[in-house]
Amino acid sequence: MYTRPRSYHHGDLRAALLTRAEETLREKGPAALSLRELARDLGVSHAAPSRHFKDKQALLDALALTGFDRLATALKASQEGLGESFAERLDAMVRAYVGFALGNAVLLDLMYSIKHDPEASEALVAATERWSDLLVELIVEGQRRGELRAGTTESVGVPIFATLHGYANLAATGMLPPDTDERALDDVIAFILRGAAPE
Amino acid sequence: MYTRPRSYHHGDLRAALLTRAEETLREKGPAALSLRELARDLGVSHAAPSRHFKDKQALLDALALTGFDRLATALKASQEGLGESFAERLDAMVRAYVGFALGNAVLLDLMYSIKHDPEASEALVAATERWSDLLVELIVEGQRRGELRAGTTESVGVPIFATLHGYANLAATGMLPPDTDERALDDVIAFILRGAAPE
DNA sequence: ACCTGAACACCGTTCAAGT
DNA sequence: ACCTGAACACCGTTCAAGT
Repeated sequence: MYTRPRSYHHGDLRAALLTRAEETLREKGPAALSLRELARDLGVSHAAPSRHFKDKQALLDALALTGFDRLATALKASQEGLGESFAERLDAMVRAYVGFALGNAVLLDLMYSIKHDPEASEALVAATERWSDLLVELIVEGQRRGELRAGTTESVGVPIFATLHGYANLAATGMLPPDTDERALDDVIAFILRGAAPE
Repeated sequence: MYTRPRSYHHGDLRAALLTRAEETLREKGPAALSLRELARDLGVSHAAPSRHFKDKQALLDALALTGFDRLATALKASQEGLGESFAERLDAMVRAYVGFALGNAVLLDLMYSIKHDPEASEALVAATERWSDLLVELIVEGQRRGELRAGTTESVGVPIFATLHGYANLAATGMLPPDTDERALDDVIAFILRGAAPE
């Protein structure tokens, strides 16, 4: 029978801290995340984490960073093996984003609330851009194909992103009417293209 | 020269705690909010707040509640003295919501993140419904006037609310491109009605 | 390099006791 | 009723010291 060695974290305490921190976040919420408890869980002294993260905020930043990376990966994956139809690609991207939000509600909250902080790290800004580029590509391509109206990428993209993000956020925080189901997501996707006016 | 009496909080410590807590939230962020510091600022013992809020979460809940109340008031005010045009009313409501979000970014975050907690108080749920009713009214009226497409209130309202909330949230957390200005809000409002498809 | 153990200045919460 | 003061079990952070 294999027993994971007591020295599990040797050379990898940093990664172990991040993994455990995310579990705690998911299971017990952000308020319950304590460096000391993390250290206890991993069997190291309470001062050990400071070797890898200068303070608690640094750990949270790193956690947000992994979140943005995984979000980018998920969004990219959603576009693979698809036809060129913009409607189809948008549908896949929206579902991927909402899926990530539902599966990582607290982490997503953390990812976005970190920006409240004026001194967000460069790495974090870069990670944000990496995935928002995916949305930009989608929009430019949609315009090229004539499936999206003309206009600057920003003027077309910001409303789409707002809708996407808003729905994901509402769903993840449980603010939608309780009987909201799959159909609501279909409504949102259709809305992005044709709006709420009649016809 | 008037000197505020030392006994400022007598009979009103509860309100004083909420007021001061919101100031702290606004000025120093949610992480810096401590019951003990609040008590110090108001010149009472650190145990005094527990007379009015059973724990820290209760104070945060109460704070969120005042937030929802003020949001409802602001949204209601935005509809006063307007014509019957749905487009006009929507415009005013969106601007009011976004204005509130920008002016109360951290509080809004608090208001929505509290719902993560499964045991949100009845009062909080009621406050949420009070303002979301305003949006429902607007939508029903828009449909009656033929300015909004047919469909259940939910299927039409959820996408609109998602867009509204998403834009406000992005703007408040500084996630929009730095050069985003007033025009972006106009784009969002136009988008709600006509979508992103051509024509 | 990486970690420990003790120390410091903070927390939130509880509870007897005061007025 | 409302508040105090002490106590308890936690924090995050720092720093000399160990291997």
